[in-house]
Amino acid sequence: MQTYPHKEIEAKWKAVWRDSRLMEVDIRDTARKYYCLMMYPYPSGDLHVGHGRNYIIGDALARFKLMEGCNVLAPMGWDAFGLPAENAALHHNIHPAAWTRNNIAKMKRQFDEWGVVYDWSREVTSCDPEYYKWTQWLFVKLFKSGLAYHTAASVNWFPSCKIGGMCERCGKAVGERFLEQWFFKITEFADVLLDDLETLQEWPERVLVMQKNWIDRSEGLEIVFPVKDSERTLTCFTTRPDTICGATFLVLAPAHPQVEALIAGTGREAAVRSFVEEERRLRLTTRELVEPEKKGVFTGRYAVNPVTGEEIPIYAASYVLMEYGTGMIMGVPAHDQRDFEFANAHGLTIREVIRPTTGQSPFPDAAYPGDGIMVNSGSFDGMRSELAFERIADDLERRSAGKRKINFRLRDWLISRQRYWGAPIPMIHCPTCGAVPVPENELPVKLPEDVDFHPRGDGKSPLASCESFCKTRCPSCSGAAERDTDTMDTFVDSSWYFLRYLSPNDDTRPFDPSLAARWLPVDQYIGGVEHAILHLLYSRFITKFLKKEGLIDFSEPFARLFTQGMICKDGAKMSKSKGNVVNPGPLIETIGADAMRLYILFLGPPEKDAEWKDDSVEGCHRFLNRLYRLHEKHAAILRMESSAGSIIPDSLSPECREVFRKTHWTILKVKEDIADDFHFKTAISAIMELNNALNAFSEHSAIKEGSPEAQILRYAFESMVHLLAPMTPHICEELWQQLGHTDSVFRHPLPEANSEFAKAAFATLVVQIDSKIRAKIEIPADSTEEEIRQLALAHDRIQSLVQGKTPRKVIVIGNKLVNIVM
RNA sequence: GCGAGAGUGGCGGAAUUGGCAGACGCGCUGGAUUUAGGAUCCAGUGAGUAAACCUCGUGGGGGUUCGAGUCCCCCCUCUCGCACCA
Repeated sequence: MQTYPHKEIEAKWKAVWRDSRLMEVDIRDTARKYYCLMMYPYPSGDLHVGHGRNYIIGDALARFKLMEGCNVLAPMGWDAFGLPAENAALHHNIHPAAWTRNNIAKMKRQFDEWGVVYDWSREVTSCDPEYYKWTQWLFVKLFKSGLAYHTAASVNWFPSCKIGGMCERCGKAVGERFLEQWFFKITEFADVLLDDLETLQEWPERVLVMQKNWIDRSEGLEIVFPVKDSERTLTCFTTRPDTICGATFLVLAPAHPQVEALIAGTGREAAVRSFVEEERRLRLTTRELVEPEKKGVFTGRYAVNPVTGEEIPIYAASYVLMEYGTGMIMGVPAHDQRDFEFANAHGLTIREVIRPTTGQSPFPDAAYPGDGIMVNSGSFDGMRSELAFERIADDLERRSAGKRKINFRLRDWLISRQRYWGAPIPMIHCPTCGAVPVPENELPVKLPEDVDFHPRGDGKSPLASCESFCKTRCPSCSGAAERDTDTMDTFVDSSWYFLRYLSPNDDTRPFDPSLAARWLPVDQYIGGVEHAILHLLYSRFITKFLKKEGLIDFSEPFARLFTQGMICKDGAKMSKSKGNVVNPGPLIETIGADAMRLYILFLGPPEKDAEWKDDSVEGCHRFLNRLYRLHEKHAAILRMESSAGSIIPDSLSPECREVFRKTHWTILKVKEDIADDFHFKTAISAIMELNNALNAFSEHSAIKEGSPEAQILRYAFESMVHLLAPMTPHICEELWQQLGHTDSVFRHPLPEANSEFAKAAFATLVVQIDSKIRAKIEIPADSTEEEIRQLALAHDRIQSLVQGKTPRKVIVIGNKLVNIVM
């Protein structure tokens, strides 16, 4: 079959773009700046078409913005630290650095094959010491601001793989260890991280919701319960102090440190301990599945309800989490479904204290969690529960038995990893001075190359085996000291990389504040929804921290966020393990990168998941062939005619006029579809329509050199090539050149359209009787409402249907529709 | 369970503020050209009917309206996220 020579064309233009540095930005020039950022990828080495979607959308957008006359910053880099490199080292006996380097080279080649261009002069690689020097600098900054601290924390232990932390392979932990680990105090910013979500108008709603739920603020009270026959007190967090008179028991998390002291001398020790031990084991092996039944055990102790004075039993139960609030709760079975189930399972008192003001309470069949009127609550009876909340809170605070408190679900960010392939935590542990940061001028703390990566068997990082790394001097007292052997979570690397692109080679500071002030926030951030929570939250946190330090002047890093859907095949997410990946290499070989790009953009709305169909790819290839052939057929004429300027619309024949109109309409449509929400599919559809129209036009009209037909054809074809260029850059750049241009199509401002010219001279008027279509009439587009009414009523078929009766109503909608109501 | 999004031909998907449902592409059917076609071009393609200018038709049921894929209420299904957060 005759297909256009995609191989030669694509190779030719890749080279031209490389040599002309198409995407290299003049960073000093911030007039009409557009920072177009793709989430930098983990260099896994091999990208399938599912990954490609992300980069192709970004590339098409960057090229489009370039043609809009923007100064586009489109950089790319590598999230190059992380587990797979280390696993590769273990299994294939290759150094993580070499493995990563190879993969980066492979992926750069793939980007090039796809025609995806970046400003490679700004490439950043997170495993590069020149980069992680500043990740470490960030750590030290946080430490000095009191926002990095270390404490003993539990690490899941995977005996089968002999590692601590996270294990991708076996997935099951069967032990836990306590290690000193570093945390960032992200909770200090919980309020502002939550509140500022409101300012992110251009983020997808679902991402905002996910972040909101993740931070999850709740206002309530910490209430102190004295323990009977003891000096001890227990503190519970509740958002419903108004229900306290219905609090008929307390529950501690099984792992709560106070459990042991409580059970001493009760005779319940053995029973409680075995329950606690059993729960601990379950938690490590089964991944926190919610159990339907509410298991728990009585501790043998009672507490005193500070409002009712009642003695209430204290339990330990698995449905209470150690990690949230104070690790214990007051059980109010009538108004909390979980407490309700627990009380029923253990025969505990259930007392209703709130009744809804309207409707039926589900109580006593289920808990009633809403607001209402207080009952069985002594002096609070008859009060609205919202008011009782305040009264009871005031009362308990006055008696020092309670304190108003705001709790967040968000926890501090544990950044220590007992792994080799990451940025070393730049801290030194000195027996006399404690934890001391590595002085700034000694950064980076380089990752030693010659290390045995095999798990040590004690949960510590392989770096702990490297004596030359561990042994050092204390920067403060010069005594013998040891380096921290853990490395940082890779989310730390990626929490600030968007700043580094501005001055990637600056060895005096992490970023240039004056450039940051001008280029940030990022205008458009594009990436997978899988990073909707952590990466975006951490980046927002670090941005807020840097602002607090006075290093930047904006508080949100990403003004506009776009999360693309994934590509599925055979109904499942494309992945190597499922064996349903489409390899772009052979596809590009047979149909070319442009056809592949076109298809990926033609799949559907980019924010939604899409199904890959091999058959449909061919359709896009066919379209490009038709486009190319149309040019071939009229190459000489297309090249000779000058474009737009001299066309006088009013003098055109109806056929020419229609092509002229359609061209203007297409220009408007494509610009709008891409700019608004990246709806490339509908933009491409419009271009296909124009191409179909041009085929018909050039078929039916004699196109003579110098004729208005030739002029119109040239104008329409050139516009079409121009509009299509961001999607299929190689072929369009080629056709652009063949049209006689000497500059790159991407350096050429998009054609302007006139919305007046885009309007048709005639419109099809739909005439309905009682909302049923009964006729269609061609009318002049500028007919007045009265003219339209008359034309509709005068139509033969309408007249015969109306039969001389007077319509009750005649509704005229522009020049589109008339509805005659009988 | 809670939260978010979606449900339109054989398929992917279009459809401004409520105003011709099915753009564009795939697939399919017929024709042209061809030694041949898995190439190309032309025509057709939601369903019903011999056929139509007829009737029905956007997950189901109600409602508002001259008019509903679109707005309101109820229900069903699917996808995603969170999942004992006190």
